[in-house]
Amino acid sequence: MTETQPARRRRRKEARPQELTAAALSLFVEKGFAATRLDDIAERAGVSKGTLYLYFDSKDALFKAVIQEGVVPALHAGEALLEQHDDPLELLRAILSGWWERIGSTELGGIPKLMMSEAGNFPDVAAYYQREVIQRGTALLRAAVSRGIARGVFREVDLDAICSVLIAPLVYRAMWRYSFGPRCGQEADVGPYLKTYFDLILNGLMAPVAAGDTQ
Amino acid sequence: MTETQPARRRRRKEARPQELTAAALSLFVEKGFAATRLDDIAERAGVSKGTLYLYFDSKDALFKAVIQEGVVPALHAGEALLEQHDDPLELLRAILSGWWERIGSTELGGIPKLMMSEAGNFPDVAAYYQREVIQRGTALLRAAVSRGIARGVFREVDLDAICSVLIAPLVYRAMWRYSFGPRCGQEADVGPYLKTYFDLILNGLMAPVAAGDTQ
DNA sequence: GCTAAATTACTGACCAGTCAGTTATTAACT
DNA sequence: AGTTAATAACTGACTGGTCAGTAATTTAGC
Repeated sequence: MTETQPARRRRRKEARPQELTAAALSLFVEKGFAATRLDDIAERAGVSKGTLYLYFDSKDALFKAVIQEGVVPALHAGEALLEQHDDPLELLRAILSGWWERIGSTELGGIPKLMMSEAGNFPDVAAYYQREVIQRGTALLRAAVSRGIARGVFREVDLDAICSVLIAPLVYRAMWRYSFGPRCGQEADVGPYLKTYFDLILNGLMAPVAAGDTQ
Repeated sequence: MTETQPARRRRRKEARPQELTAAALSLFVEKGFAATRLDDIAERAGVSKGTLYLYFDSKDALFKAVIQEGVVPALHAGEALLEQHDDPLELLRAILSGWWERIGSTELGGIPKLMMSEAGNFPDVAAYYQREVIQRGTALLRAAVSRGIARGVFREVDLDAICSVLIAPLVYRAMWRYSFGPRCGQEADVGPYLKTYFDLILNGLMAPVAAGDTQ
């Protein structure tokens, strides 16, 4: 009876699009775009296929919506970190562990896998993703590393290359969850992975400590 | 006229299966398994669709053949390195750069992307891949790192975790070639990436040099 | 009862898989 | 060598099922 509570099943929402894209995302990630049937998406969202077409013009349009909706709100939090941290080491840690907490470890972690699988079939969405996600994310990382080098905390490294290298193990792990992950039944032990990852990259980035340096 | 030369176009091979799996691999990687039509594979291989069924029972069987054929000969070279190098640092470099040269930078580099995309849809092939590729590859890496730790060259790290972390940037880069890579038109500049990668991980792994050590 | 939301039934294109027929290659016989 | 018979390699039109997208119909809210 209330307007906020999803009473029975029907005639209810304008939060409906989000339910549909959420259902679509999980199925696209699980089975791939082409192998996912619209009937399955509708069923998972608790509606019929026809309802999908009240909100999205086509399967392709649904794909675009899935990517855009999942991605748009994700970068702002990261970009805000630039002002919140001064120390480059803390900043880098905050960016990377923030990515894992907000994306990698959530349902959104499937988006990189999906986008990578389908980039060839959706050139325009791929262009959008590269512009709005990859480039902005890279710029963020680059700012952190660059600041660290400028202050002598990090060694001199190729900025473009290091950004890809740094994010790769996190994205790789997120993709893993949706491919081989279910096979292994091991999900709880991300801890050691992240610990080892940070241990490796931070040790790898740190400038050698000069004997008797100021701090 | 000659029997060794592929004269015109037809009626030729028992190297045919390899031509078909090669065509299938490139299309599967490019468009995904479900979105690839058997007619396209046949066309790329220069035969008709019917011919496919002379060599493979089904589209699924072709998929399995693509994975197995691409993967089987790949591990032996790596495993041979264990005896060829004694120094752990050299060994690790040889394994990782060997992976890039023999797999990552070749057509075979698409297999990880393909396998990751389709693992959910082909549980048996995924199991095979995990057993014959991932586990064997991991064991190889683990042996190298473990040797390095035992000799005090590398720091103490979680062995399982470090193997995934180490290979991730290479696999990630290989996948990139088949997804966003074509968008950027930049293929020649793998050099800086690899250089930065090795710089980071080797510095990250090295045990701190004690003052006045034997070397 | 009128409008909006949703469902159900339907259509047409697409594609994996089949098979009867065609063409190349080899073998046999003279 | 030349002719023919037998086999192997291949082709492409066809079919049956699946699924994106649409239209007709029902249900809910005012």
